[in-house]
Amino acid sequence: MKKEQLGEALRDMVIEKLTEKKAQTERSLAESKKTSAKARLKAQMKAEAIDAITEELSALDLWTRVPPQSRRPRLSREDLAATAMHIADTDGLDALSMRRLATELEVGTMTLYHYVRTKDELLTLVNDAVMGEVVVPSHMPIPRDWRAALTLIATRTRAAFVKHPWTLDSNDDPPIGPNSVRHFDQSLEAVASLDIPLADKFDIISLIDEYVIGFSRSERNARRSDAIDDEDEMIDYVSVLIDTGAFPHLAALTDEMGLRPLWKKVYSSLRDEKRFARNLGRLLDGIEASLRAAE
Amino acid sequence: MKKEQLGEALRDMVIEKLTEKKAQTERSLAESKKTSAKARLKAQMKAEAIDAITEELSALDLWTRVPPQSRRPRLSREDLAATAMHIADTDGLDALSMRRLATELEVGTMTLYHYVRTKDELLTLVNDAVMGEVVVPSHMPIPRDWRAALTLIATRTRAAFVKHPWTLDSNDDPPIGPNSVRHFDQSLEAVASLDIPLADKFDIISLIDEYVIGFSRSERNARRSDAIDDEDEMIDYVSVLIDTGAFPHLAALTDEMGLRPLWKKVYSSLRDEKRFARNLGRLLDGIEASLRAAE
DNA sequence: CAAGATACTCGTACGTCGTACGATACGCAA
DNA sequence: TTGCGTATCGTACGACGTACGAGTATCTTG
Repeated sequence: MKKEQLGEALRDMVIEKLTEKKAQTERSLAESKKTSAKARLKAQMKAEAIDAITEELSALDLWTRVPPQSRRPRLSREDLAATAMHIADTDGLDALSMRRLATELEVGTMTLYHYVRTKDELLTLVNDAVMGEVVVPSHMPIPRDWRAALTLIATRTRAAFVKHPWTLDSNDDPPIGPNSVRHFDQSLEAVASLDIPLADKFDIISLIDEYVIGFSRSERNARRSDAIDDEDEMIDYVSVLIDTGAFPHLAALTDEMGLRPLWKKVYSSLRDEKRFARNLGRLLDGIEASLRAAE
Repeated sequence: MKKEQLGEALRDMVIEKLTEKKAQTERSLAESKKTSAKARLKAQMKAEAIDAITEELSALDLWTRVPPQSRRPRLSREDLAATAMHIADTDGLDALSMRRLATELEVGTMTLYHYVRTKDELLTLVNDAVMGEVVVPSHMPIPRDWRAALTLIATRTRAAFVKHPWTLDSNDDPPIGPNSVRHFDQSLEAVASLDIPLADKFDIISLIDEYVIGFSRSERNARRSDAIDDEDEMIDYVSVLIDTGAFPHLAALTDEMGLRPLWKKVYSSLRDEKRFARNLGRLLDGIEASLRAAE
């Protein structure tokens, strides 16, 4: 079963279930007409509540809503996501506007709003596409050993962030797309061999994700300041700061080796390629120790 | 010496240094007029380059530029930062527009641009104000024990993120403000008792910061989806996903206990108040073990 | 005390953004 | 062929950041 087919199948099932739910709600509304005004009011309020909920940018909606059908649409959501990703990759997240995306797709701006309700939805789509790169492909088995498995997943996650640094700027975690569910499932698989309470597994899984995101964010910032910042001015400024005497430990270091070498050292130690693996290892060590202690 | 006085002193020293630098450049330019056209061109190019550098949103500039003086200004940068922070705290980062801030300060919108060159600078100011809450106050001694010290700092950092969650949305780490330098200095103090290479200290300090940020981000998202998300629809959707059979480990769990309890469990384990300390402890354990191994 | 310099204030306007609305063009079912 | 639902998209609105330059208050100097 190919990925796209899976997607279609998902959609069909979701649609079916939703239709059922809707019908049920309507039925209950129709029924209430026969009964008391009070009951009808109640049912109506319920219906309204459901409407309100649905109208909110309910995370579900984007995924379950039927994508444009019947008269064959020019585009697909995948097209939007792919092109949007390309724009963000090349020109940054700021460059990703609806107009720009539309131009790139050779389409009117408002056409996009047939595939997506808001720009936020577009971003959710794009984020899920990035998560698709995190998901371990089926031809690559997830190791049985939990450390190896978590390392594999963490490494892939970091790689995705390196490739698409802007992902760290668009902060809308909550909406759960198919690929993030897949990621969660694979994380569960990674710790499957551990004989610990479920809550502890969630704890550990989240911990790894959190570490990777924190690291990636810092890595991105380091890269960024590497490229942009004007080191000289920065150093001048910090040196003045230090001269005020309010930073004793920094002062001690600069006395010893000078500010510029110190500066270089900070950045080079941050840019050390082994840092990610080393600290992931430390984290895993800490987890392992706590597991052993719990036995 | 009070904080404000310190700020003033800083400024004065910076101004002095800058003035000196400027004079130097101008002197060299004036001198070049006496010499060959070639030399003059060179000096001019250099001056232009300096200008260009200065004009870029050089991180330094915001901090060293003389804040409005002489005819006593109505506002101070601190006012801007404080009010901006209040807006972001109450109505979110999106609500923080220059117009809104100006209205809140009962001032014309463009007046703000006398205190700050761009909105980005305002955000840098605000971020540094938040960092001010992270900085350990002088009446609270930093423990000698490195674990206790790092725990103290990490806890304060997290608290700041809890109090100002929007900080995690405004991503402009590079600009180094006074308070982030102070934070760095205090982090150095925290690991001062460790007898390890400097690069390793930087590594560890950054690692803690990264963990805290990653954790805080996840915590913020959990809170957010707690308040906003429509759990029912989400559960319906995920349940349909699971029914496709593409998520074996999730499926196993839902078979066992049902999706809704599972869902609750995931979130409650994420919301466990002890999570932060526990995982920080694990991380520190891992670090400690690696230090012992290096001996 | 007059007057010019200076630094602060801010109204107006431009270009960009997301997107609401409604008109139009297309293509399948009848 | 007709008609109707779907897809396309031009226009326009309000909010944003901010460039420009005119106005205004205060301090300095003569």
